[in-house]
Amino acid sequence: MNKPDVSRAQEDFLKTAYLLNSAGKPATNSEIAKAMRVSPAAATGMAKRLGDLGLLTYLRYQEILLTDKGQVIALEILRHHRLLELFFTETLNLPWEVVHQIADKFEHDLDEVLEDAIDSLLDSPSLDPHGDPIPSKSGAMPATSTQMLSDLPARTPRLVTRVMTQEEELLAYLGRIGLRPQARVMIMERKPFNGPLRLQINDEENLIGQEIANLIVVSETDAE
Amino acid sequence: MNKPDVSRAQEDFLKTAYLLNSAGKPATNSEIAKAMRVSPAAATGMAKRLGDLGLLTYLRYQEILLTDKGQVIALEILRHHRLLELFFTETLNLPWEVVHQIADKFEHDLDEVLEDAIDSLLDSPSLDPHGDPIPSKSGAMPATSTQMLSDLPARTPRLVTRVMTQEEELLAYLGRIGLRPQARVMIMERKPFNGPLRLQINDEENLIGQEIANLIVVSETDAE
DNA sequence: CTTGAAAGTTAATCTTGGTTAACATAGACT
DNA sequence: AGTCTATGTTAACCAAGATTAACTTTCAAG
Repeated sequence: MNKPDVSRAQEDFLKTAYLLNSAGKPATNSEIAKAMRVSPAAATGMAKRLGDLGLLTYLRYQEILLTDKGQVIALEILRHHRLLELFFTETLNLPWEVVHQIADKFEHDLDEVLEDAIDSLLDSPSLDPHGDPIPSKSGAMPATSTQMLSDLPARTPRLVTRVMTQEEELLAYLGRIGLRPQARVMIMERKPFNGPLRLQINDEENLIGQEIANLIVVSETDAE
Repeated sequence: MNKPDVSRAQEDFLKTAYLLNSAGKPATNSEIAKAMRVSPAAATGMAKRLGDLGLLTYLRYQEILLTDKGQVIALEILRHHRLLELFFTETLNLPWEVVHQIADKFEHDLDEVLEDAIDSLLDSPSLDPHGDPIPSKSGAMPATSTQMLSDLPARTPRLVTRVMTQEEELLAYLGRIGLRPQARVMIMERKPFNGPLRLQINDEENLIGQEIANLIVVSETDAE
């Protein structure tokens, strides 16, 4: 395999497009520009460059689609990112709300020797500290539950499997109330009109809003 | 303290100038260009930019001198570099010949949270895996021995304290023959005309050339 | 089927950090 | 002092990645 030799900005663009897709949104110019915090014009320019490199298909005014080659790179970066997040929480006990930003920088420089060493130290993990799946080295994405806490019927015990936000403040709060992967959760009561949920988290009760419940993924079957 | 906000290339330049100085060489344009693997013209351009930022004093045709502000940055990068080298050897058992290149990339992105976490995990270390001193957070450089193995009289037992090369092949070889920090060494015989040294390393005997002996720093007093 | 707002593109421009080629200077050697 | 060679500088250029401002396209809604 020849090394594609892609810049950081290019890697970030591919990663962003991939993440938008996997969140169910189309990878449009403006969404990418917003996510990358650059001007739409910059996103257009980058899309053209990456199109020329054969990493995505760019047609004016159309949704951006990663090619296979582009997706391979996106997955590699995502693997780096999530491996690093886990590595830093495991080895340094860093709280989960800080590792994301760190990994965003390091992910571009993780060479294969280091990647493999981390992978083997952590026993080829498939989930990062937020429960996000870590692509395998060959690019396979582990399956994850699609059951959102917000859609869960009351009185149904489940395990939290994933927390889909990277907002520092929010993650810190969720950590404080125990809402993190492996926590046992059960909705006790659901207030009408999309009101707050009375929630049992492990053995404590708490109240959370719909917004937050919509970020929490739970196991598809009962907690064992 | 306001964040100086220096680019990677700028950080690399400052680090390179600092390292040349601490190796006893003047930080000349060509030495820097050679060390950074860029053209002399690029080094001139960078020197001008850094001069404008007040990080070094640049006078045409003259040796480059770091200002205090420039030195602070160089030391910070060096601290990052050496902490990372140690961190990766300690946590991942990576061999000492691979961590240098990895640290060269990560050193620019090591933020304070991570730096402090690594520092405390490693118990505020003062030496990296090669025996190179790690500047303290305040910028103090630990004292090191200046006794080179090549200058050591025969039959004088010492400890290796530092190995001053980053060449991968050479480091791998030195590791194989046990010539690494903490090894006990004693010169058994010194062949005339700068010939090879017959050397006792821990309990094995070996032969090394002057070139290599000149890279090995040993303790200033006898091994305890 | 027109139209206007939202989304996307283009053009002109900037900075950074490189390159090569040509020129300038310092300093050592006769 | 004059001259040669190392070293250093300048000039012209380039590509990446960004910006803002102006223009174009799409598409939903009347």
